[in-house]
Amino acid sequence: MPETISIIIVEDDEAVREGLRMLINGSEGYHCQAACPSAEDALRTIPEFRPDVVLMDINLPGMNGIECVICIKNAWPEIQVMMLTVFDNTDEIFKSLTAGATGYMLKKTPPAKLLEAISELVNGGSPMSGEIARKVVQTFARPVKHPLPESNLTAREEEILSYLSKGFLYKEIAAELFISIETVRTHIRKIYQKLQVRTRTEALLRCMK
Amino acid sequence: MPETISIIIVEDDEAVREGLRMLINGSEGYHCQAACPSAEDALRTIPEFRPDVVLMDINLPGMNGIECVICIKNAWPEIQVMMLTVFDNTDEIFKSLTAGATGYMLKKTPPAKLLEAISELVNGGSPMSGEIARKVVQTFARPVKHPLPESNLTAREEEILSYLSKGFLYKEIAAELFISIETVRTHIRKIYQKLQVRTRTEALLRCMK
DNA sequence: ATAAAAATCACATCAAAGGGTGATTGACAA
DNA sequence: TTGTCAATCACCCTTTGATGTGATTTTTAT
Repeated sequence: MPETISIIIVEDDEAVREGLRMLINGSEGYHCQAACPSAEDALRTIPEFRPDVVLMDINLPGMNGIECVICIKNAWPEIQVMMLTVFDNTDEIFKSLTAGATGYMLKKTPPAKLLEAISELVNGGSPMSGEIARKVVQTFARPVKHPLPESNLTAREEEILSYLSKGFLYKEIAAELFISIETVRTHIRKIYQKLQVRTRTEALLRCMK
Repeated sequence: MPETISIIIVEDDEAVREGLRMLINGSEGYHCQAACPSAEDALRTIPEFRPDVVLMDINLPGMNGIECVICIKNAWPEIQVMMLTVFDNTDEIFKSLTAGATGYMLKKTPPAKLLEAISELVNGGSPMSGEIARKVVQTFARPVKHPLPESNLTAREEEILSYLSKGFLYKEIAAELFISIETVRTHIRKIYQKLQVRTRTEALLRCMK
């Protein structure tokens, strides 16, 4: 968390690019290190500056913004990339997130909100324009739910089993659930008893039947 | 989009519940129709008021908040539910979103931000606290290491992996293949390297696509 | 033929998993 | 009221798993 956030802009439209640069450099705590008109240019420029944040347009001449994000996150996973684009095209949203972008704002966002979003990004958040966030969230929504399959495990045990089967370490489960590792072990012992298994892998295979 | 947003609170802690009610009723454009201490109470109260928004705690006596969301969205899909809870437990987040919640804020959120989130919710957004949004977004991120799809395991490594994924202990694999346990270790070390994993369970999950 | 890759084994070390026993608390039901 | 059960935590201890750093032998490909 630097006191001044260093930023690189990737945007082919000169007016937008310079507008953003002026906004950023005119704001306390934000510094635009470079403003690139193409993805290729950005990939040459980034190693020189190592910015905290990259603002990325999608429609670019040559390599597009999403491919550029893949390159950036491959080489410098610590850099936070925020997509900044005109449309809320569903496909582009998910391709961007898959590529490793952690923010997605529309260009119509007011300047103050944009700066706030950048700040949120470096503070571990994932700023998204409202309609974007809604689309992302709705990919999880299931129209109806089927009642849980018959099992003698308690709700807590089921919960812990689900972490177990995702490969979490005991201490990771403990941290996630805010309980002691001893409690995790106790639960797992009971789960193993009930499932008649002796190891994590057997339990996993059992619940995949 | 009503000019005044009508809201029902579901929260068992009286202090928090009344605090929220006062915040909402003290703010222009927001109206708290009811504040329920339990999910059951909420399900009785909602048909009477038909609120725009429900603020839902998760840890409730009796039916929990997530189950309550399922009931609500089943009966009144147009109602927007925002989870309001203390912890950013990953499992609860995704269960809530799957259940149909479209917002997820932590209780530590400052009052002004909370009102803004409610407003965003009825305007088609999905407000989430920063760390929540990041977790949601990161479920899409693929570790962009392409050299994974084709794992060049040798025949022997494949063989050992198959025992591994059936839950065999190292010494059982060794006995089965008439080799030393040290050799088993060595193979597994190479398998893990190639699959880019660190544990048996991760390897198993990786094999299962 | 010889260099590279695969398969084998050893030792050391640390982290993680699993088993046993026991104890406390709160919820709920007989 | 009492007893059961779920959930929590604390010790003890042993086994298993994972990693590092070697080495030797066999196969395989150039």
